[in-house]
Amino acid sequence: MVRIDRPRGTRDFLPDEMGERRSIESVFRGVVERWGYGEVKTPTFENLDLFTIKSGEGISDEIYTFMDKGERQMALRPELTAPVMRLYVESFQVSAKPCKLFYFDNCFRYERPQKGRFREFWQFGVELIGSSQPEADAEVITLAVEMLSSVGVKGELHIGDLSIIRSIIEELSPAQQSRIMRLVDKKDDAGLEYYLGEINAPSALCEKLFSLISLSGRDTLKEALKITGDLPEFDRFRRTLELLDALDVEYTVDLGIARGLDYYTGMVFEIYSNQLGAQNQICGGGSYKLTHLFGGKETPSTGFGIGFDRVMEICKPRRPKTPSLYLASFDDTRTDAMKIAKKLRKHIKVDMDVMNRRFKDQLKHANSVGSDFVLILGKNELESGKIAFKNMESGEQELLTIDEAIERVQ
RNA sequence: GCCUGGGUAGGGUAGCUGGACAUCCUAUGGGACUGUGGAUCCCACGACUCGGGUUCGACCCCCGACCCGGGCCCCA
Repeated sequence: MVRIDRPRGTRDFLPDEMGERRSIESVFRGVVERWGYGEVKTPTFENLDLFTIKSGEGISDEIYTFMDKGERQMALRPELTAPVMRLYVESFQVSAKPCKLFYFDNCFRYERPQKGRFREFWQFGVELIGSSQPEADAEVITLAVEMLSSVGVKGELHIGDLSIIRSIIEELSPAQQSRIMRLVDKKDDAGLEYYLGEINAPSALCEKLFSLISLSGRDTLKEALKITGDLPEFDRFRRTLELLDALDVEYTVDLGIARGLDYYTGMVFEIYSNQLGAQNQICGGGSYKLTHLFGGKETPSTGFGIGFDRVMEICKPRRPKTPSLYLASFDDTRTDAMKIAKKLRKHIKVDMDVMNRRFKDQLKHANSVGSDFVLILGKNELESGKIAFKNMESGEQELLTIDEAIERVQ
């Protein structure tokens, strides 16, 4: 016999865990729906080009790809922003703006599995499409924070704006810019200095760059303004922060955030949890422009993705326990018991024996699966048109009609 | 891709500087017990991750693969 295991980096979810996941999911759904977002679903696989066109080098190596029978290069989606933007271009370009969408689906990346990192993982995210206003950025960030706090997760929010650092390195090639952003993101100052020397970057640029990334604290923006001179991006960023202040959202300004995907253009943010190991980022997002790459008009958008599995690691969902009922019967009442169970199940959760167990063993089983109540249907009960209702905790038992029994557990 | 620790029934474990049938607990199914559960006892079930090598003989030693955990890189 050949034993077949789960593919590496994937998981099975058992009923208890699924219950917890569903309960968190429904809290998230409740929040985004109240904020006016509508759900979309995109295919599990797409044309590979959708992801390679602009997501950057990093993600290309970790995509699951395959050739279909028509010799097309396909890919299991590694993220959902690009697919949702593709969907937007196909279906929502002429709809009223802004277009507010959310999704909850699995993504795939070929990476080394670790705590909080899997090859199949779930993302819950939103995209607010069509607005370039700071109000849009502020709404999206606030929503992310709100979602996490709605399930009891405390995170540390870091916000940056790529256009500020970009403005001083824009004279360099895109590849050089990208490399620099990565070093900045890693906070690898030595590596950054070495690289800047290697490409012969002007010393004025280096000086500005290093003073920018060393900024922190409340006056970060004011100081940055002195270094870069006036930029239109500053106003938008400043207004975003003002709004967050007004909404009581706590944050840290961090101009060094770069993000792993290359399509972000302006505001970027990340939320970390200190309750995880190395994989401590539970949410990431920002503003970007992607639609023109998929044949649409250039459309400013802002969105984020929450690492659902990482949230599950942190929060301990408590599920409301519904009372469970077990219907016990005898050989001569089995048929009637099944009929009654079918009727009861229109209203409440009922379990019953399907192993042809003896009466005593049925009670034993009801006990071991933690039933709260047992309904007993024997010849006596059947003749009286009632059913015995036994409380498994107290051991007390009484004779009730079916309707009374339903009422008792609801 | 790199570094590091680890894999014995469904879960938890003992054993191994090489020696006969691999220990115990728990879970599950059945019985003691054909209308009343939780206890007890009995029975059944069920494992050395896989493949090579060394050896008269490998769960144990060596090599490789696979998988899991932790870290790096990257990211959610």
